Amino acid sequence: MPDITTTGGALLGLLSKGPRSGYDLITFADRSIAHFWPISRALVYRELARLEQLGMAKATMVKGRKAPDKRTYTISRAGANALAEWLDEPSLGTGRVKNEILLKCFFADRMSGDRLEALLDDYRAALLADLADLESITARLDGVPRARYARLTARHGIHSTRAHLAWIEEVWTELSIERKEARTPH
Amino acid sequence: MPDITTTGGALLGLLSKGPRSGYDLITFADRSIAHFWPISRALVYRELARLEQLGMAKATMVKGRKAPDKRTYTISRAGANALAEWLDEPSLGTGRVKNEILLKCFFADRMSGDRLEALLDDYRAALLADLADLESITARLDGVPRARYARLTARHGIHSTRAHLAWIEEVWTELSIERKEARTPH
DNA sequence: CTATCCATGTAACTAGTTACATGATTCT
DNA sequence: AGAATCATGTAACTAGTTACATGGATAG
Repeated sequence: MPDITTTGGALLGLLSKGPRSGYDLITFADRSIAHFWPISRALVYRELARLEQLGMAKATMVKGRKAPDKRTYTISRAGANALAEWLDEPSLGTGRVKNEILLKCFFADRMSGDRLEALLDDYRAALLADLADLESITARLDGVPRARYARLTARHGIHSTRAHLAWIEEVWTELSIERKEARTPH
Repeated sequence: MPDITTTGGALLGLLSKGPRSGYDLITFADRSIAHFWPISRALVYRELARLEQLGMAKATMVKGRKAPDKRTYTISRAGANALAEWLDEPSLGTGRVKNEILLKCFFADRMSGDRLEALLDDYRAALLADLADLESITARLDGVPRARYARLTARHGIHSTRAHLAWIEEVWTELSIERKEARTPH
C-alpha cells in the first residue's frame, strides 16, 4: 500500500546496505545502478525528502567539518518492508528503452549525405567506451560473492552492448552492398 | 536554433511522410518507432500544439462524418528545415535504458525465496513476445526498399532482445551452480 | 591569491503519464 | 438495448532535468 516509485525503491535498496547522505547515494548510484537506472542529482534529494515524509527513512543532521552540513538517511523498518514488497511485486514489460540514435536512423532517408555513417561511428565509439567500462567493472567483481548481483547486471550491459555493436556492423554491410548496387544500376 | 525536442523531431519525421491527425500519428508511432521511442497519447497532442505554435506544422480542421472532428497536421517548410537540422546534429551517448527488472536483480539478495527466478521467467516471456513481434515486422519489411531503415531498426531490436535472452540463460546457469554448491558446503 | 573542485543542496522548468470526457458505431 | 470499441481530445498530476547557490579545500 505505500505507493513506492521505482526510483524510491532504488534508493531504499541502496539505503538497505547502510546509512548514506544524498551525496553519497548519488556517487554510489552513479557507479552501480546508473547503467540501467540513471537518477539525476536533484531527484535523489526530492525522493529522499519524500521517503522521509512517508516514514521510510530517517534523516539525522551531521555537522560538517571540512564540508557543509549534511543529512544522513537511515532506512526504517517501514522502509525495509516497503522495499521487500516492491521487490516482490511482478514487473511487467521489458524495460523502457529510449534510443535517440535509432530514432534518427529510422528517419535516415531524410538525412543529408553520409550523416548516417557519422551517426553510427559516434554510436560505436560511445558503445566501445561503455563496453570497456563494463568489462573493468565485471573484472573487478569477479569472484566476489557479495557482488554477485552487481556483476550480473554489468554482464547484462555487456551482452547488450555487444549486440548493439553487432547491429552496427550489420548496418554497415547492408549500406555498402547498397552503394555497390547503386554504382551498377540494374 | 528552433529548440526542437526529440519527441518533436520524431513527430516531424512522421509528418514528413505526409499529413496526419494526432490519432493517426499515435497509431502509426505505436507500430513503428515505439520500440525505441515510445510516446504517450497526451504527449503527442501537446507536442503537436507546440509545433503548430512554432510554425513547424499547420493544422486544418476536418469535419468528421462517422467520427469526431479532427485536426490534420501538415509539416511546413520551417518544420522540414528543423527536422533536417535535428537529424544532422550529433547525438551523444548510447541512449537512455531504464530497466526496472535489472534494478530489482541488482537488489536480489534482498528478495524473498525464488522471486528472482519468477522475475527472470516473466522477463523471458515478455522478451520472447517482443522477439516474435519484431521478427514478424522484419519479415514483412524484407525486400521492401522504402522500408529499409524501418527494418534496420527492427533488426536492432532483434539483436538486443536475443542478447537479453542470452543473459537470462547465463544468470540461470550461475544460479544453479550456486545452488549445487550450497548443497555441498566447502 | 585565485581558480577549480568538493560537497551539499534548492528552485524553476520540461517531459511524460494517468485519469477524465464525449459521441458515434459496431458487436452480442 | 447495452457493452465494447473507435476516434478524438483535455486536465491534472508526477517524474526528471537544468540552472542556481554556497562555502570550504586544494592545486597551481
